[in-house]
Amino acid sequence: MPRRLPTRDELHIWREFIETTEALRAAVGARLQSDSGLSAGDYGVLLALSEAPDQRLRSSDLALAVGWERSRLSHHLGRMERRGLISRGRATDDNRGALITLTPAGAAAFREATAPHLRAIRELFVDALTPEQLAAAADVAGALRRTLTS
Amino acid sequence: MPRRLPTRDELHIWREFIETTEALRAAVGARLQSDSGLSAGDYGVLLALSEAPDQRLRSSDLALAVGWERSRLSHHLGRMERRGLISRGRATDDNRGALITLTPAGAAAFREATAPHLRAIRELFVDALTPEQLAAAADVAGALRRTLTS
DNA sequence: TCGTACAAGTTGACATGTCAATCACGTGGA
DNA sequence: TCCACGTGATTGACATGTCAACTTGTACGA
Repeated sequence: MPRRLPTRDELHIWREFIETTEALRAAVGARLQSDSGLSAGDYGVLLALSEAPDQRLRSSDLALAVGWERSRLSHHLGRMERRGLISRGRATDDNRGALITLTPAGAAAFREATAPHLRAIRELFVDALTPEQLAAAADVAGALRRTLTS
Repeated sequence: MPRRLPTRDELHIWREFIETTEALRAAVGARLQSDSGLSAGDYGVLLALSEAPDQRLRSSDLALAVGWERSRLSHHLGRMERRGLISRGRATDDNRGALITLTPAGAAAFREATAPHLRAIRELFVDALTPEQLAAAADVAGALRRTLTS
């Protein structure tokens, strides 16, 4: 039996939903960039390193933490290394491994970015929704996630 | 008075929400790409041109229709022109203007992409949600949109 | 008519992402 | 031992996005 196609209303909700979430991501990213000079990707990497013991991680563990493919991470680390936010070294136990270390400059950039970033998330996301809407957003995300990972 | 920062729970919802919507966009885009060889951007441009009278639009009207900056559109049109999906000409009334026209190949690619794309939207979005969740998604998107545009 | 300001598009430089190829190292069996 | 294979990571080629500079054409007041 052929599946029914989405109705006009369903398509309209799809477009509004996907475009709004994209605009939200862009808006939070733009605030982060102008407040701190960091991109959302930079922030995620710095956050993962900040929480790691000794503020250092194997490259593949870092990829796991931020949910990126290794190739993407490698390119991004190259850019962050050029800007002095992280440094790369060799793993002691496995010579293939790259140990990524948070530099003092990277730690400082992360420290200064955090509060404004959390404020932006509150203003543009949390405060934009009622408690019921926030719970609904979590519920919707959970349902979508389950379909995506099944 | 300083604003309160998001709670741990609120931050968790933020991450889950923003990452899931990103994964959803990526999944629908990947299906479109493998089904038809078109990117989401290509599809949006072809859709707007398909609905235009004579299947042609001024570049700035097209930018309005897809919601892109002119620069982004210009780069994208260059790639689509190389692939034969659209062609560029001069506007008759305003020599500054570029008239973007859907080629037969572009129209055919769009025609063949549509049904599988709508099916993907139904499977990964509409069918992933209960009717109540779908309504809640629209409600949440509306609330976020109002904050973003205010 | 001139000249200035504005509008439409394009372009170049660069950041970000994906995919496939490649390189370096570790492991396990012949 | 040694070599074929798997894993960790990097690289190159290219698609996609943003920003600022530039080109060309239009409009409008002095």
